[in-house]
Amino acid sequence: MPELPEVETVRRGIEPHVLGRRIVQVTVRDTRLRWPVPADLHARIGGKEIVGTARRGKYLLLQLAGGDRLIVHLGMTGRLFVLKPGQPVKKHDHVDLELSGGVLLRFHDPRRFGAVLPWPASEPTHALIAGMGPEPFGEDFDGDYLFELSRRRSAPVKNFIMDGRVVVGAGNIYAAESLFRAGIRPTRAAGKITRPQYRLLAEKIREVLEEAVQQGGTTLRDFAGADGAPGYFQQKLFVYGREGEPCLVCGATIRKVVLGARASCYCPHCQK
DNA sequence: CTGTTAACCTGAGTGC
DNA sequence: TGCACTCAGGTTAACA
Repeated sequence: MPELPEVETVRRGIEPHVLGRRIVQVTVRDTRLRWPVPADLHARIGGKEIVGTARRGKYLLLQLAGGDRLIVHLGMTGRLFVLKPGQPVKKHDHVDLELSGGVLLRFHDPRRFGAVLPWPASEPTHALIAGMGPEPFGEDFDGDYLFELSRRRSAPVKNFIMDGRVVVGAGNIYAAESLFRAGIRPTRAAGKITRPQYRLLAEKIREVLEEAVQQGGTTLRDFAGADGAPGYFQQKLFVYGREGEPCLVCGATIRKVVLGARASCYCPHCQK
């Protein structure tokens, strides 16, 4: 489900409800997520206060008093709900964090590609976070960085920018949309893209992600913020999911190719 | 090292 | 109504 803008929307949605609250009770109903949820999760984070929230790529971090953190990844279908305690448990409600002040933070994930993992204060880094590429909004991400890193790479540029070791946060939707805005075909070899093109692409990646955050993300099937409100960025999609439809800019028919086992739509006229 | 593929899982949609 | 099949916003392990 969620790429960077959706995760950021969730983070902003839950923050006011969790900040300063203590974790009173942790309930794990199903440990079988992307990685097993530790059965002793309550013993490890119970009683601690949530002092902050953060995001690294598509990982959501709950920062706890004493320096511990809880890593939450939404995978493809994960959601976080802010509820009142005692809400009926539905199918796929895998983890509950009952907080002080009458707040229930509930993790729900039908496909179970998501993750809920403690990150102890004693560990300076975490295997899932280490090795990640720069944040697209950070100073160490720009077109020159993409250009240098991509030399001699034959893989399609779309795969290149979706690689979390290159830059975090661009998934299938926003990779396709930023390539459209930059006028670059997703199939082009990453190593053949020029420096000026990468400068434009880096700009468009930031632009697309920023607009999507402002719109509250993209709601295609089941994404919603913690308050249940949908995102509105889908109204600004130029190519994603529009195979066979006319390009909104030139009218040419949008095409689809499969790259890295992911559907990739582009305009054959606007993107070269 | 780079690149490609299969795999993890459930549910929604489509076509017969 | 049911069945078989395809596809879906992510990530990584295994392999060439």
